[in-house]
Amino acid sequence: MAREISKTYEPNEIEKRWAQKWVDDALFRADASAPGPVFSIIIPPPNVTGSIHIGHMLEHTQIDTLVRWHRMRGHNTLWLPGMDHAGIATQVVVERLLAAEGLSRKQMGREEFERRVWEWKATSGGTIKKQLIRLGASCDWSRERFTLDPPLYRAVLEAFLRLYREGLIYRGRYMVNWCPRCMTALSDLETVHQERQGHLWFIRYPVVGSSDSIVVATTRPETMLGDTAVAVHPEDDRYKRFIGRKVLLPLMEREIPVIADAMVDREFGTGAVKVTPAHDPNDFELSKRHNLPEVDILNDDGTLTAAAGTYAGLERFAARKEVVAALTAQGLLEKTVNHTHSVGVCDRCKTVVEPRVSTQWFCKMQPLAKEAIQVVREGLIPVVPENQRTIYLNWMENIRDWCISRQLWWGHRIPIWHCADCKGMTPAADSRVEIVNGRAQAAGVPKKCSGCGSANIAQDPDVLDTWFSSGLWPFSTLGWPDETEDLKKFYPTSLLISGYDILFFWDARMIMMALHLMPRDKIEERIPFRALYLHALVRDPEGLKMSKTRGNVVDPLEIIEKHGTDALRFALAVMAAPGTDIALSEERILSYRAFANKIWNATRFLFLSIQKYEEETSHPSSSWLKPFPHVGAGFPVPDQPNEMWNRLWSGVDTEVPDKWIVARLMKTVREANEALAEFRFHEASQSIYSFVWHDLCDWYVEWIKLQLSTSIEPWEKLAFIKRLTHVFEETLRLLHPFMPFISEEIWQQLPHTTQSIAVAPYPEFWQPPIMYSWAERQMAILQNAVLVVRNIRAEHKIDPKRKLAAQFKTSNQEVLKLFIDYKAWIQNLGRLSEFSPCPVELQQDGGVIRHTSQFDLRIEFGETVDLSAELSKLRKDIDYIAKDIEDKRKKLADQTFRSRAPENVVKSMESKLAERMVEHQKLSDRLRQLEKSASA
RNA sequence: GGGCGAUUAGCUCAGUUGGUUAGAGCGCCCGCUUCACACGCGGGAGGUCAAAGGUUCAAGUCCUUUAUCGCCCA
Repeated sequence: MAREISKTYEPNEIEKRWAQKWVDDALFRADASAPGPVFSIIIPPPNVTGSIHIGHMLEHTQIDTLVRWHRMRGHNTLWLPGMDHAGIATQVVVERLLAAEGLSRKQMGREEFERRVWEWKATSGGTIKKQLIRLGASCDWSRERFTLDPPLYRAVLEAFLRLYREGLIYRGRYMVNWCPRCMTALSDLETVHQERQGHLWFIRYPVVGSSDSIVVATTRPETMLGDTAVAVHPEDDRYKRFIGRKVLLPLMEREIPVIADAMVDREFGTGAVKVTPAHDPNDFELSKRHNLPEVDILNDDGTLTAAAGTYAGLERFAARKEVVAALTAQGLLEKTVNHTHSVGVCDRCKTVVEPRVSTQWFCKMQPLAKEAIQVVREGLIPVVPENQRTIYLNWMENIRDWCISRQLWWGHRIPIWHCADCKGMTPAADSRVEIVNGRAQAAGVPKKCSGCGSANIAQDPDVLDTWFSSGLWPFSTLGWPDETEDLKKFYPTSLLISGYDILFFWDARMIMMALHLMPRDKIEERIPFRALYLHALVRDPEGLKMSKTRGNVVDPLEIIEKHGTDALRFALAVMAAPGTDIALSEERILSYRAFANKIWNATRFLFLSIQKYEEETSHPSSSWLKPFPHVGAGFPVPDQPNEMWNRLWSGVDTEVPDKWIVARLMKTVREANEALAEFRFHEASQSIYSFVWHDLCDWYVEWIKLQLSTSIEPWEKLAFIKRLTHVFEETLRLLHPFMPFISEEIWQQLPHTTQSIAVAPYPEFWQPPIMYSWAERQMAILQNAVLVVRNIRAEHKIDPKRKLAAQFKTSNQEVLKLFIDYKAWIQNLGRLSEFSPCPVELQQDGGVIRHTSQFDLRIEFGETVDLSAELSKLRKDIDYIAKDIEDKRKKLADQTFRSRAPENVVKSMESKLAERMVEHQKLSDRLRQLEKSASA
């Protein structure tokens, strides 16, 4: 078997090749008829507005890591991909494109406009799919869905009609947030509040029939044109005498009443407020209580209506200037002060929204919230990290009705027909969908008004909030309202991974919709997902939010081109501690590219060794390098390694480092599996990182190197090569969910049985026999000896090329045996010419001595050492140990500690103290000895 | 105003149920072209865990207060 591996790691070509091959081989297709445990997850559908950003990258990395992990563990795994039509966002993008051509949607008409949006969708949707494939996202592309696909359109109609018939969806004239740029109503969630520096204008309203006046304060002076009252607090002595009288509204010359309402905040401004029922939520409430008229002064586009008198047609902010100027001219502007206040802006385009009374469709939320609270409170849907659970419950308990209609052309059109004669509403007959001009629309079109029978009916022009269809995504994608095989098999989905920023927008609404709409008896079968994991947000290296205006946006595709998907994925995984945002820097990504490079080069060593052996023996590796038994899951009986494993790892020639690496690998396997089960990506990845680099490469490969160079018999070498190959194979499978590409690339060149590493079994923990734990302790002693030698060499700046002799002394028989058995290895790693036991006390002269609790070690210099440096180091160590001994003694002398602390804590402290005292004794003896020779 | 959180090494962050000498990556210092890897090897320095108080035999970890900084909702 020829193994080609280039000298340096170049991820680009490897990754592109495998990404495509995985798709071509349809490796990730789920089978609804397959038996066994199921793991299913839906993608949080990316918007068709653009391309994948770093937030998607994090999300898809985490999903893909879990999906690959479950798939490798033999679960029937489905990751269902798809995209979201993103109503406002997409319409904004396409309108911008049209504007560049000098066109507007109004000019071209609804049908033509929709055609253009579909064109756009085809291009950008294709880009996103390509990018997802490039990321290695192991989705089942045969089940790809789009929110405007006919089956999903039908699900939206079904959901709407059911909620409408149940009275949970209603239409009415209420205060909504209006974006004058997007020219649509928004939900509360789509309106974000920003602190802004503004002004507070104090305006004088003359009291009719007197020389008195009332001064009101406002942040939006132009709204005075729509005032229909002035309100004061009933207990406010400053204004009591005006209640029931009238004031003359300046500029409009309209007489409006002074009313009393306890809602008025006496502390704000002057304590008297203007009342604009059509343009302020509080005033709207007030007007209902006092039967005040509404004067609507705003058009859809933010210009003023005819009701604004001479200001009609002006844009709202221009009108503000004019109004202020006119009031100033008339001497009615009392004063202007700077005022910081919270301004609602459109989440999408950041235009200041206007509160406005408007006829819209709403969804009643409280009845739906009831069970949505229950499933989270009772833990049917565990929320990770847990603090988000509180945030969810807090929001859900204070939920308000949801404005679901949008004055857009891109989306699911509301299936209600309005009668021009009786104003009655007739819903579509049913949720059937027909395809007209390649696009889905309601098929159950009513012929006449259900109220008066008139044929003069027309469909509601509005479309639904995009999140309405997103709320159905976990079941609409699986075929609901039909009881399909997919729905039966894969619903409820196993898990939802989303950003915490869309907890209310999406996650909460899916829970509400699913609980209400899914036709299952048990509540635990109706939930949309069995767990909710909220990932963090990716920020720039300074921890700032990435935004185009700030110019600190990281393009994941650019990083991938430079450093590879694997490096980026690993960086994101390592940094993804639940609940903490990620400050991503290129530096950080580089260090995981270095990790990939390390794996690559360790592999080179393995491949070169195999090749060398083939050349020496003229035996092609295909004849002796066969697939290995899988540790753990692969064993026929869980704790019974099979024959082949026994030959490899339990034979007489199995040495301490061999057993040790198996024990270390198994610990890592356990840590990775346990961490992944609880979404602790950072722990799993760090654990693997540390094993690969600091156990496998730093020590085990070095051990094998020595064995290969000193073994004489080919069969000896063969055993070591096989062992190393086995560890690599197991490690690559362990790594695969985190670094899918490099692991596949290398694994394919090792003996294997499955078509791809992606469908090979994931390593499972298996408790090695007790000798392996002993090997861990023994290895620690050997490593310590090497570390002591290296430390002395470095501290005394000894030329690395220079070989030195060393002696050791120990009273511990196990240590003595180990040092004799592994003499060659310690010499090799410590660059020693000799490492031998010394029967008498180690000689200070001409060398340096170090003490540990298990052995003393001396390195021969043959020349004078820097005594003062040695002395100060010794004193420092002694001080430290003395303090530790004192602490422990005090502790152990404390009777309350002895009686209340668990036995094992007391015991371990006692043995540690004993060890410390030995060390202290040795160091003190040596200090005296050194001081003597220093003064001599 | 209501809610959630953060404060640990120069930087970015880990630290599960309280229990040996609090860890990692990067950065820093010293030495190395050692036959897989300079995207590397070897060694090292660096922390009164924001402050105060409390619970406990024992606190980075639990409780209270304070300070500073975030985020969400209204």
